[in-house]
Amino acid sequence: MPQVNAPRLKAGRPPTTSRAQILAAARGLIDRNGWERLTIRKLAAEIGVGATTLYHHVQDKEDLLFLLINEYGEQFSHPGLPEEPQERVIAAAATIHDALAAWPWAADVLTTDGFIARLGDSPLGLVEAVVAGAIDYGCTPDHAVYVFRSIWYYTVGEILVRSHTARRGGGEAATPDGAFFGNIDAEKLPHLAALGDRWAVLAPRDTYVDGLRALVDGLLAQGVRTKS
Amino acid sequence: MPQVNAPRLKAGRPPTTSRAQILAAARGLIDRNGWERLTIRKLAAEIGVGATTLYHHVQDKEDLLFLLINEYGEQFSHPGLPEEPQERVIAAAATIHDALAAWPWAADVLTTDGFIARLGDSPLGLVEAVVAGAIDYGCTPDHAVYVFRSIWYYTVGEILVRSHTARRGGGEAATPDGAFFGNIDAEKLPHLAALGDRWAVLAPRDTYVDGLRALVDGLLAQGVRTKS
DNA sequence: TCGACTTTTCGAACGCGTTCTGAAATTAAC
DNA sequence: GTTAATTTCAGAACGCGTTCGAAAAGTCGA
Repeated sequence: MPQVNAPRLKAGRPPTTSRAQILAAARGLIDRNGWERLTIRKLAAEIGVGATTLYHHVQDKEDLLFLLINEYGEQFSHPGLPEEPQERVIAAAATIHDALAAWPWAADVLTTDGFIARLGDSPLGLVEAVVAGAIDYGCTPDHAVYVFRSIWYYTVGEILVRSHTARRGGGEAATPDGAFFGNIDAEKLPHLAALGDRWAVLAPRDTYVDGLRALVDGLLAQGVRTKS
Repeated sequence: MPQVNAPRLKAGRPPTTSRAQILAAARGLIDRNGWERLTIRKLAAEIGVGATTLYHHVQDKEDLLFLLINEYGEQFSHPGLPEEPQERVIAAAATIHDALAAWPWAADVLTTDGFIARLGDSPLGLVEAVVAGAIDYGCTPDHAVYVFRSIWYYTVGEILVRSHTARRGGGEAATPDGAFFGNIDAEKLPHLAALGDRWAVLAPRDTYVDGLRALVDGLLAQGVRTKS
């Protein structure tokens, strides 16, 4: 049901496919087979059209995944964020993180050009919360944008690294000879050598919020110092 | 010249191709045509072997790019890092960042599983510097690993986002109607609306080191607080 | 009613990374 | 000297995202 209200005032062959239909079918395929197995060809076959037809309703596969994320982002309502500015920034950022981390296919789209600018109003509400929190704390608007960008870098990096690491089964060593680092020189790298396989134990821990707190602490402190 | 010293004590058809030769040819092709145009097939053609032959010397294309990065990483000598622990952490992280940012193809490999663990001794020296700086500052080894991981997330995120954004020409608007954000609701997003196109001016600024300082400040402060 | 014009659809094809299968070329064993 | 084992090489083929060009199916003005 694309535009039922519009009394069809445009010429051209009437479409048999709509963007909404494509997104719905994509959602279904992802739920059923997992997002790794979602291909343009299979999606088109699911709908019953030629593969190349999809390119009239969607720019490319990256665009398709972005639209899916945006759609999900419009759905969830923002939970009650804390009043205190610093805690509001942290809570909003953590919400963004958790949402993106829950959609594994986000990793392929997160770094696309203009990702933030293309978001819909509802997901932008969390961006607004971060910026507003920084300003309420005493930062200039310019600094607030910088605060958000820094948080965004940290968040994107965490999600991307973790999503690519999670593929492996469990905690087996990275190198076949049992050592986590491959026979490193203990003379030149004493601390890493001393850590040894402890790195492998620490690496999978979820420290996102802890690091986020540290980052926000430092960023907001910079903001009031260099206020002007 | 793979292993000239070894007196060939193994059976099998003698190789006509070596990993070193592949890497050298890849370097040449990248320097000549740019890394975006490097394909397995063209690389094999350049060497004069079948495309599938490369897969006996390299796991896959990602592995090839990683080996290239590692090779470059072995070359550069670490500059004299500051004595003061906190400044040493920042300088080492900034060195990692600048090196990776200088190799555009790094973006495709940065998040591969076990990236850090597979690095050679020379690039690991910078990881060691970060960890050592944190420990010298007063952190536990465990906390030092957490410090590095947080810095790594932030660094990877910055590089990935920027490398995907830099593609576009200059500062033109993200949406065709001139506005950076596409017709946002000024009622629900007052701060973003007030910022308007100023976001587009601020976004391309290089604030990596500033954000890094904020992050390291917060991380190290956490370390001495929760020491034990 | 008949051509322009416009929009959608789709088959063919390209180059890509990668896997499969078997042939080629060597050493080791009998 | 023949045969087996082992390692490397490469052609064929697969599925992928995507582009190109032409055919299909409508509206609109004459």
